[in-house]
Amino acid sequence: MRTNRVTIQTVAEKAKVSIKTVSRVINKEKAVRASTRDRVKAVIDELGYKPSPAARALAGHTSKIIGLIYDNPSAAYVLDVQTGVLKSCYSEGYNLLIHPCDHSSDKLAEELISLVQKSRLDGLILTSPICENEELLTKLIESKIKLVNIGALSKNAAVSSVSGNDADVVKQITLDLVEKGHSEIGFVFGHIDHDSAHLRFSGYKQALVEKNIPINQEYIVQGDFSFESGVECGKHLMNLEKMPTAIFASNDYMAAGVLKAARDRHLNIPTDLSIVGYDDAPVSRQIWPSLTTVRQPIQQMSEYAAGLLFKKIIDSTVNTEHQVFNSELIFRESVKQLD
Amino acid sequence: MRTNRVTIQTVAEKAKVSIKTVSRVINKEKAVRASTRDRVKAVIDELGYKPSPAARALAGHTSKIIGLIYDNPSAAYVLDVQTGVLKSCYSEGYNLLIHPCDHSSDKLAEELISLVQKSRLDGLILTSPICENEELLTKLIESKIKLVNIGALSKNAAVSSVSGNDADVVKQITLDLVEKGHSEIGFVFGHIDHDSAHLRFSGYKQALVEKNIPINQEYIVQGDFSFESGVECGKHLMNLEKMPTAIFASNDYMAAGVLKAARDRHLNIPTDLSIVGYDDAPVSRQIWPSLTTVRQPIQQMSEYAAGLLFKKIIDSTVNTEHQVFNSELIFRESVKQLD
DNA sequence: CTGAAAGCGCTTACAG
DNA sequence: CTGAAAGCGCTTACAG
Repeated sequence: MRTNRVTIQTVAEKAKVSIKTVSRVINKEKAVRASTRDRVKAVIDELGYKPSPAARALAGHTSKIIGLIYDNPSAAYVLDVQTGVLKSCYSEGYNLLIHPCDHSSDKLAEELISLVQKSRLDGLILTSPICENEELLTKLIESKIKLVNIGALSKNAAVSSVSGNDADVVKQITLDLVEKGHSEIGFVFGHIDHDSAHLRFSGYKQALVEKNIPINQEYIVQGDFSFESGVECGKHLMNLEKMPTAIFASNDYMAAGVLKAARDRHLNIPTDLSIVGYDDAPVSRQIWPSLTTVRQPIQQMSEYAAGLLFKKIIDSTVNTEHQVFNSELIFRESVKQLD
Repeated sequence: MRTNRVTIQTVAEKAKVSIKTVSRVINKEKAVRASTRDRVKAVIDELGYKPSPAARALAGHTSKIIGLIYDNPSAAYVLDVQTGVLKSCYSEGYNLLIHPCDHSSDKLAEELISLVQKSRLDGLILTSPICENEELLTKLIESKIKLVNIGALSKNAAVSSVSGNDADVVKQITLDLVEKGHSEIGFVFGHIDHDSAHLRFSGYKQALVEKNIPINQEYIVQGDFSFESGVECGKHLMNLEKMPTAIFASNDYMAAGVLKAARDRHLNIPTDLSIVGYDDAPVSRQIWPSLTTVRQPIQQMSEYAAGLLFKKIIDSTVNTEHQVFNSELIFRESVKQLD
């Protein structure tokens, strides 16, 4: 295997400096004379030198690898998160290890700790509904693992996070329904392990309270973010003596399920029933009528989250930060103004 | 940073052997007495020893990391591929680096070569439509990069692959349409950079030839695998003087688009028009009527592909292999028997 | 079946 | 601003 690999040694010799100086240039350290730096850089380019990650990791006690942990039903969501995180990784010189898992496993803490130790990860990005598990967070923090949450705030002082303004935006969308004449509004609850499910419900409630509309428990149905649960919840709401005139489903899959249930009952959407979803999933545009929904800037959020993690890796005393990203309402065909 | 990390040294001392013997046990080498191996293993467990990947990579000249390269419009597909590949990685002790890219970039070869060199990847898994690019494959192979394709065979003797029986299964599904009384069958072509688009068309043709049905060029429309292209292609076919009675769309997104176009024209599906898709994407179950489609064992294929790559990494003289996986026809509501 | 020595390619900790 | 030495934790190449 003794190909003439170009190492830091080769560069040093050709640039007539010590390997330490080459190391300084690679690591963008300040204390290098500009002319020296330029010379070393030129040699690096000329030789096509790429520092060995293994050697750097071994000597520097940092792998420059982080892990992304997820267990989310939406493929589009997961891919957006990956894309955002990767973007940040590329620009900061980190590599990413993805790790899908079962958020309800009672061995998840051990699984993740073992993952971090085995692959010497510098930190972990946790997504919903994993980052909602405070007990898990505590165990990970006890194991000195650097953490950032995407999608849920933590009470743990060591955990930074990014999240959306779910409550606000659902409040807005509910107010909009009310202003369009709807007062019987069904609510399909998301999977209870997700913070966002509760936040979205709180927005719905806030809007009704503000408009002095009594909250009808019959109109609140428990789903789990799946299409199938949307169908069931939709059926249930349509079987009520007094069916709602509008239904907010806590994500687009469930909204699509409600739409399916409506179709099966030969209801016309939005004439007979208005439907609102959440997430701007591809399906929200691929069904007919297309869904009024909410778009979160998932990629940006994820990119930012990775940045927070890198900061914490470099300086573990950095302040914990909770960044909220605003979502955008997208009005499409599935909502009707009542007369 | 001098925590009392347990290293191979710690294990060796406690087990009263040399570090070389511990190394042998870790690497499952044959030449170790059973009793010695058991003793070392016990110490490893007791101490919770995990070998340093960096040290192994540096000394052993192999990173045990592979890359997964993709540029596919379907999130569900990408995630299935990741899941399958990861499964194999876990069992063989490899780590995975994901790398989304632009398959049409003319700098893709340099980008991938640079990626492999920078992260010292042991090999690459290429998915459609990247692995269709023979020029790219040649460049990668010239750079001594180990390769396996998912989704397309290569003429390059060094590239193993896994793929589906697309032509066969589309032939079957087309024959089924004919047997149900359809002879005017529209065909929505997929993105031409994908081998599968061409294979699916070839299956369609074979079926018509076998049934002595003339191929009507007007019925063949070019899409690009997107929902929007499906809508356009659907409109086009519906505007023909003699509209087809059935349409095969080369994936489910396009089939959903055709369905949307049919809705916009107030056509009833499947009464007025039968529609068939491909991929068993979630949307095929989330629209109404649900789509007759084809399911490929993506996860299994991907897991197998990773296995092929590992074999080639360990022994570069191993034979190139092309493994075909059979797909499954899924009959749902979007197809009608003509009287 | 087992081990001692050298070395993989960097960074750390000093020193100047 | 620059460098010489030691060491990170393994595997390789030998030797026995």
